Amino acid sequence: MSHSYEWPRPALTVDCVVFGAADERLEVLLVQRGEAPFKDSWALPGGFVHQDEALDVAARRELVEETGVDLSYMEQLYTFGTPGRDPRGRVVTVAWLALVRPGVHRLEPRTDARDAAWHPVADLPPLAFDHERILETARERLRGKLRYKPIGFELLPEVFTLTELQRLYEVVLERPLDKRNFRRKVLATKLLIDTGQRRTGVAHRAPSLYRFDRQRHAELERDGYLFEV
Amino acid sequence: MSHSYEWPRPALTVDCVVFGAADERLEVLLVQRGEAPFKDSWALPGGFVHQDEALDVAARRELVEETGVDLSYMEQLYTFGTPGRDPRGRVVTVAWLALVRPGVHRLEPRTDARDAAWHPVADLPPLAFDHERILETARERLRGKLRYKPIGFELLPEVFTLTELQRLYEVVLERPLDKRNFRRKVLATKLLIDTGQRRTGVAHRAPSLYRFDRQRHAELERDGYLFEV
DNA sequence: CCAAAAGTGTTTCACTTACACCCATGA
DNA sequence: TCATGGGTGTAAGTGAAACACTTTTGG
Repeated sequence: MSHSYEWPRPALTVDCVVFGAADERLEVLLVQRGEAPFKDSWALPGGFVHQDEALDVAARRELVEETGVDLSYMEQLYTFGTPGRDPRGRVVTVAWLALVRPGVHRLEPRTDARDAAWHPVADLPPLAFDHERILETARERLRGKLRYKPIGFELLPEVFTLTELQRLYEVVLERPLDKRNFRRKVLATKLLIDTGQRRTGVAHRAPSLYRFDRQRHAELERDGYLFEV
Repeated sequence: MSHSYEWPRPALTVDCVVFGAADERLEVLLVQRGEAPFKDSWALPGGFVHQDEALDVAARRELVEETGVDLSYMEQLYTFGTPGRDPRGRVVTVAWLALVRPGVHRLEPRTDARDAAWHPVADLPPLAFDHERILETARERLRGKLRYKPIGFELLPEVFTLTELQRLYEVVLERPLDKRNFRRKVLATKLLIDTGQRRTGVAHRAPSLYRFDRQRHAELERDGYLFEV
């Protein structure tokens, strides 16, 4: 093994697929590249891993540097390393899937990314490198995970209505859900706390506001439960 | 981004968690290290990624070099990159989960691995590096995946009995399953072909031999079906 | 004829699905 | 008073789980 240290090494990067929900659509955070290759193209935020930096730390750092967003959830997605995926040479990237709550997005492009912006996933520009493939992998993971882990809440504000939650699920799963069945099932998990508050100022009956019960979720998680919507 | 090319790069390796089933136990393939660090310790087979080598190719190559096994299934598991996980310096490893059929194991240690051997996962020696953590991640993935994807077949010979399949599920899931319910459910998937043959020479009624229908599986896969046991 | 595993159906219960109307509020 | 979404229950069907005995074969 040790002789291998002298070989040329692949470069290592991280890339983040950051999803947000707004206007009843699923959006993804992209940066416009300021340098070649793919200058002016949109790309996933990301960059090189520092020498003694954990991979998740690198992902968070690049994200803050390029966009300034504050994440509510992050998990490792997949590592992409097909030779030729970067025209500059051999670059292996560890991709991450992240979620942010609405409103928190203060977009502040800072370093080499000229611009950062939210794009609806249903209507995207061409992306740099193999980022379209990475994004597609992330969409599949999100769809799958949403069905058996309660991560949908990480895309909503701290308090939300049941209808907002249902809309989110419909957007991600790309199919309509029955209102009564959805409410029954999601309330049956006992993962929602009724805040007792209602959202006023709407031109219809004021809906109840709920909060996700992180503590109960942590307890259930220990025993290995299933969520299922 | 481009300035990053001058920075010191983390080294990149692959490691394989190879599961096999034998004697109604789940086993994992380990190699005994011939060099420091962790000389004489058991470790997952793996090694450095070559400059223009795809990650899965690297994983397969290391596996053949160190053990000579022939895989029936392989998927990317997770990428581990915590600083300090390798005492020699910064090493990031892309871990793979692989399955092999019984009997195919011609173990032939060839390069720097002094010895390769199967170990029951229920009774393992201490492992080098963070390989215990990697192995635990692989066990969880295998358990989860077995329940909704038909990968159990990749741990059995080409033809097998329903009881053998059930025992395998019981070993991996670590719980007993009801015989009648199991048979009904697994046959309902239409993923098994009755070969018409029976296993003779056993001291009880000769059991039917089945074969996994890869073609039908591929068809169902396209529509996105679920397996569930 | 004995031991050992193969093979086979039915009932019960829980959960999922489909479905339609009245209520509260602001404009 | 109208438009808009909030909120609620029941019946039918499907799928999961529990459960025991007969059959075949080799020794």
